[in-house]
Amino acid sequence: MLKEKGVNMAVTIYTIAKEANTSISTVSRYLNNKNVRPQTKIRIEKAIEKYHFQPNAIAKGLVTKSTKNIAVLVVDIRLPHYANAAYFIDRELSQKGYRTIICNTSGELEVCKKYVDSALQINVDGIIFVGSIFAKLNEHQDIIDKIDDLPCVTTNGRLNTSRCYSIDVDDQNGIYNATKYLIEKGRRNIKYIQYSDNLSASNKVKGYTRALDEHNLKPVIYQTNDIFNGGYLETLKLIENEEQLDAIITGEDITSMGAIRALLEKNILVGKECDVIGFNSSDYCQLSFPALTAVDNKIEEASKKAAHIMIDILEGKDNLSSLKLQPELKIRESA
Amino acid sequence: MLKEKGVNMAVTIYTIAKEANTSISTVSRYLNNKNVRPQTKIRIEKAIEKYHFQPNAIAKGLVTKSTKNIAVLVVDIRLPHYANAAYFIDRELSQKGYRTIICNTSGELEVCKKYVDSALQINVDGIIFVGSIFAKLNEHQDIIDKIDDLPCVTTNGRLNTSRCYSIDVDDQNGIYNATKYLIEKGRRNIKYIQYSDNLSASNKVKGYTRALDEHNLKPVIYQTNDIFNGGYLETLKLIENEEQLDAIITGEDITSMGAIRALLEKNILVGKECDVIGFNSSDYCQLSFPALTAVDNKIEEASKKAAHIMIDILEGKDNLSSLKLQPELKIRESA
DNA sequence: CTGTTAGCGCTTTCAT
DNA sequence: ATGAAAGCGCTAACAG
Repeated sequence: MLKEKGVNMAVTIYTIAKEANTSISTVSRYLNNKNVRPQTKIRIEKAIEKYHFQPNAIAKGLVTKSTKNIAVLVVDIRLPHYANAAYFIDRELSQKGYRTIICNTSGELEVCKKYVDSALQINVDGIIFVGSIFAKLNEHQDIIDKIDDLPCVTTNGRLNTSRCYSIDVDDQNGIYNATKYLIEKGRRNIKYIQYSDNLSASNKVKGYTRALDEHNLKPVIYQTNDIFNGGYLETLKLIENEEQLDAIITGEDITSMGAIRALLEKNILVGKECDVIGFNSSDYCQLSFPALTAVDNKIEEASKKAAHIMIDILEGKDNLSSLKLQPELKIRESA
Repeated sequence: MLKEKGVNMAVTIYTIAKEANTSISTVSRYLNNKNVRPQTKIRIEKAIEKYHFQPNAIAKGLVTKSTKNIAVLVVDIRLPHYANAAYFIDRELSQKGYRTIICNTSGELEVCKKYVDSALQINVDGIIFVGSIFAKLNEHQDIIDKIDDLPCVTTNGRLNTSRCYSIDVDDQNGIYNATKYLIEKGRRNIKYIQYSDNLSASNKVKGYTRALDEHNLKPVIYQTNDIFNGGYLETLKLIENEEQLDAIITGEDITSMGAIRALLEKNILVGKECDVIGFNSSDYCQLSFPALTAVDNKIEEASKKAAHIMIDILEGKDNLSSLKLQPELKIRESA
């Protein structure tokens, strides 16, 4: 800040132009790596140095219509899945000079609306929606209209807008293969604990029931809406209610960790008397004992791809297309 | 967007003014809740409705110098501590109409610099630094100069700038009390696993050694830089190296979870033969078996307070002051 | 290669 | 209560 007449004066390209004895356009050109004569370049650099000049991205955004800001909508950054997604997306974006604005929506419609409006008001260049829950925005035409011509990328749930691409992970197949693995191992009483009831959650259930159906086994599904305690509590119920139980599959690692805790508490040997398979294959899998076998749904890869597609859209690349990734069962000790 | 001559035309206050048959100043006044005659108010509202008008916050920011954006610098959003902090800060800020821009710095100086510059360029209203690691920015006068007159709030590490406030949690005392608890329980061979080497980490170590010193016990510290596997690996070493071992304290819940895993693997009864105490008291504590006893360092409270102080600074409140919170030992099953 | 000028969409005097 | 006009800091023709 310059002090002039006792007031803080912002350092702008005018300040630099004056000091470097040139015009603001030349300074602007220098800032945007366009051709500037070496001599003037040096003078400009000195001036910038002297005043600690930072170009004002707001003003730039106003004229270029690009703020280099990308909004990332997640349900809850506290959950490892979203935290990881946000991390990898941010890393890719910031490497390419974009900024990430993370929005915690709690999955609630009103909050989503608020953040979409907010994103629009600050002219984000695009929005990345992480999680199948955002597919329900399709039912709200007012929102869809608003973002119709905005570059959007979704993971696990496409939006009906003109410029939306999606990175999908085949959740159903992931759970299907995990279930088949258990069946082939000889398990016959495989129960499922479902958390939440979004698109992704129900796809997982489908994979589970499909595998059981193929072997004429009966699906048993317990539900919870408590991400941290649900696995534990439902497993306790399961142990109490079900006469037969030799495996538990869940839609999240965390739920599985709770399940393991409940089994151990009841002196049931995990991985021997009862198998447990989680979903995500997060870093926490190796912290549980026994280590959690889990479906790896490729969060890192999916998140990076989501970021890359967004960048490609913004850089005007064509030949873009949505993508479907296949999960992979990571076998550890619990199954 | 309006279509005019085949080009997308932005809907601006001009569009609204024309439609409502008034001037842009009046529209602007309406937008900022200033006095407008009821009749014109209605016409403006209809126009806004008709065109789905969203005021451009970028343009507003250019003139008001306030973007309502707050940058939040963390080390790594994937770690529960930072994820929680970011979550609670964001919730408080967004309730008050601010936006949160989360920046993952990996704790590296160059990345910090980059994000600080970026924050300055987009005219954030303030920066919140989460984690003691940012205290090392004090050694870099160029950075301090840049943000000297920008509202800043830090958690666990003050910056030497004119408008910086800090929310500190007494890490040292937290670990001190945990250690004392173990000593009073009769433990005599209490080891410590330290992760990372920032201010906060060394404060914790101080608390540990202080408590042991008071009882003439010998401190034994193992170090790791691997947040997810460190606890496990160092505990294995501990078991191998130390003839005596009846308790382990760590600076993070995650490290403790790894320690528990290692102990169980070696058939050591956790909570009986060997106690374990973690730090954070995160949701994961109740997922481990036995449930992890841990120092609750009040992340939620600290984060909320950090956000509130930031808001208070921005709203021009005075009588602001930094704050020190006391942690609290949450006893569960592992100690 | 460089300077002049006209906006970007908004707020804010200053008149009326 | 309202309108006209200036200006926030920058980019992008345009002319040289």
